[in-house]
Amino acid sequence: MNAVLVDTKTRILEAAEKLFGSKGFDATSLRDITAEAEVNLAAVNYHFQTKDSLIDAVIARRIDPINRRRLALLAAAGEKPTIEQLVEAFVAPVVEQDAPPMLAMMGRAMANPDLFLPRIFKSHLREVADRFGAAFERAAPELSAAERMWRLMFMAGSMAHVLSWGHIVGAMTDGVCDASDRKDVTARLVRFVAAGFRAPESDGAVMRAKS
Amino acid sequence: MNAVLVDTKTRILEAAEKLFGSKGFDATSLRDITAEAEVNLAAVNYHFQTKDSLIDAVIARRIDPINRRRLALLAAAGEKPTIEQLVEAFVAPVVEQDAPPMLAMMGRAMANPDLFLPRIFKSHLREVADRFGAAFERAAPELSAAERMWRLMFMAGSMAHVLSWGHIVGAMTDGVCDASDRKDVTARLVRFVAAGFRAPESDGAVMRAKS
DNA sequence: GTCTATAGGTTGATAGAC
DNA sequence: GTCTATCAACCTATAGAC
Repeated sequence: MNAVLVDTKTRILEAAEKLFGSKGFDATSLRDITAEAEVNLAAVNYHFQTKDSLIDAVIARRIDPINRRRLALLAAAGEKPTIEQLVEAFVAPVVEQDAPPMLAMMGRAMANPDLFLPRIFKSHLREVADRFGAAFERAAPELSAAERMWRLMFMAGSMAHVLSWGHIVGAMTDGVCDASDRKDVTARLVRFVAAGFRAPESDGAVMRAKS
Repeated sequence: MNAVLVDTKTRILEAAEKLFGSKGFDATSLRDITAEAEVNLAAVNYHFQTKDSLIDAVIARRIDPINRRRLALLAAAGEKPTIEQLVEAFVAPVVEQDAPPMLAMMGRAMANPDLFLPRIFKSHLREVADRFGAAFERAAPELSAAERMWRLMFMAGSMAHVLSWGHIVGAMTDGVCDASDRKDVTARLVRFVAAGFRAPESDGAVMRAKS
């Protein structure tokens, strides 16, 4: 007694999100979505015109609040945030989202550069990338720009993999890993990534003094 | 004066690998593949029966040599390998493969658990997972089993993201990151992941003595 | 806003000649 | 082994009644 009360447009968004996450964007047909949402096929085109703009709408609905929360956490961390605070501000708003189907969908989106770069990054992630890029530069000024960029990619990759595999990691590890406690997952991710960021850049070299 | 000399079956495998990497498994039709390979459509079904078993063949062709090399590097690292040696033995055979189209395809495969777990992990990765799992346990015995598993996932995720984004990271970062020097990418990945593995498990706790 | 009906194209797979 | 021709199923998108 819940899904029947929300309007058609939202039902489509929720069904699409769930199926995009579990089957992928290309493998999910509009008919799959309308069947899951118990809605007429033509309603999709009425509300969203095309499948591509439905994909955009499904993603935008989630990523905008996430990015607002990221920037809020970044601001709350003050003038000189630690690397742990920066990683957590970036990761927690995604990993701790209380919408499991959304996690798998975001994982798929991040693994698809041809979708992600033009349709998500350029329109929804510019400000977050700039602000966090600058913050990481202040927090780890001893790193070269290239190394810092690569480490941001590694961070994004660790997070994306958790999103893609979260729903299945429990079964795969016979229960050793449990992704349902999302605060716990965030804490593990933050520990790992922050330590990676603190690694000296050159194998033999000694780290330069930090400010 | 190369592709025309190899046989039809190999031409199909190479075209499929390239397109699976650039467009994804679902978005690539058999007709896309036969056009790229300059081969007749019916040849695909003659040599591979179905699209699904073509996918399996494309993946198996690459992953088996990779896994042999992983196990060889693991053996070459001796009785007490460092964490750096373990990470490199796992990562280098993939990242340093001299077959760019294969990298993007593997990145996509790793981001698709429903394809990867039953059709790749269970049939091609069991031995590698067991051997590396045991080696990491000996190299980082102070970690709980759960934390060690999570960190292996983070490692896999960092690597997968490099595979998916490698072909585009140069353009995205205005040339700051260059994925074409694959030894360099491996070195950065090893530094980052090994440092993450060495992080103490509990934020406040002191690390226990290592053997 | 929601429906039926359907257009117009693409898909994976096969049958059968050569 | 390779080809042409074709099938049945599926797809996205739209037109038009209600």
